[in-house]
Amino acid sequence: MPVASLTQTAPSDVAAPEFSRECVEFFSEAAQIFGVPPSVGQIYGLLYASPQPLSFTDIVARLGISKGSASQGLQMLRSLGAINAATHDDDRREYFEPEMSLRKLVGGVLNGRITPLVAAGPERIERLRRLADDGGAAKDFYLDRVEQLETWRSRLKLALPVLNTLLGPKRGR
Amino acid sequence: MPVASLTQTAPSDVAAPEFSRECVEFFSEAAQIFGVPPSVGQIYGLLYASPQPLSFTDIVARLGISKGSASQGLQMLRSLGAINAATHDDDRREYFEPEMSLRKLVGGVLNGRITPLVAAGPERIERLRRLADDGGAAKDFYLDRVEQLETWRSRLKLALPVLNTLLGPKRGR
DNA sequence: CTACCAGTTCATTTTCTCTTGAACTAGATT
DNA sequence: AATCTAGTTCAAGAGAAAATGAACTGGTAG
Repeated sequence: MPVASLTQTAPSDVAAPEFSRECVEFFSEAAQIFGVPPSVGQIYGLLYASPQPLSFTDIVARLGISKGSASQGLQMLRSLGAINAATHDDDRREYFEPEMSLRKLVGGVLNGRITPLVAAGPERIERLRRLADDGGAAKDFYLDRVEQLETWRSRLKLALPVLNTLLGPKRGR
Repeated sequence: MPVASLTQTAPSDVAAPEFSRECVEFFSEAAQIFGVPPSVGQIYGLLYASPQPLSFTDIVARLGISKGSASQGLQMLRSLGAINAATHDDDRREYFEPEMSLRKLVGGVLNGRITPLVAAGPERIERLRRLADDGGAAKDFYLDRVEQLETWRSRLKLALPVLNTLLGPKRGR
């Protein structure tokens, strides 16, 4: 009979819907900046603004998005390490909370974007080097350019872990 | 009379077209990863692979893209600080070279993306804090979340300049 | 003055990404 | 067995971003 399973908010809690909408909006935009679909940002924003963990169903109901979007959005958030799921025993649905570590959040996105670039590099750069090698008159020029790519790659590779600790709690001085 | 103004390549230079196509392809993909349109990456890639600076007309001809794309693409590259233009006197067209400093390249993109987020934050966070303040029962929770946003913001703000020097030549140890 | 060349602007079209909704799986509940 | 609830999958639709192409500006050469 518990028809409305949407988490009950205390009656005095007048600001909650406003606060929530504001967060949803904010993270929706922030997500886009990081190249993540807005609906994914919305979900994170909703979780961020919620004192209680929310279930799949809650999310669909509160954001008014389709089950499909919610499902895919949650998958992406999982794969980015941006949410934590816990399953209340005696209840079969999962409840989600936002990951609060900036390092994990940004790290998740960077891993999904920069890492492939840095990782896929070597074979590609090798290929370029081979092409440069029979570059005729401008051979030196081409080899320089390939060198430059190598340099960039290694600098990015170096920068990532530093960024990582830099975004971590406290220790970065 | 000079009908074919496309920069002449030495006859022995057999690998050049291959090398060029490879670079165009590579930077096209890299651009997408950074949220920049592929055509813009292509232009940069073409310049990157060219021993001589290229003109607007060269770019259109070699990439086979429309004048519109080329014009807009060059504007974006300019605004990102990703190219340098020089105007050979006695010739009214501009010739473009790729910017080779990783710091400037990445910096340009980051400034266009992260900076707005960090900059637009304060007003927004203030608004959220006000909402949190009349948050009823969960007021403490909401204020915590707002605090967290502040913390994130300041850490990002701190990280940007560090990243900047980190991508610069040598000095980053 | 006319024609041309280099480049810009912007409305239209194309392309791609995101979202939706319907069909489906699987574990409870009656 | 039949129905419900929770969630997934994926083809198709809607929307946003990018590319095109035609009309335009302004400078130069004949």
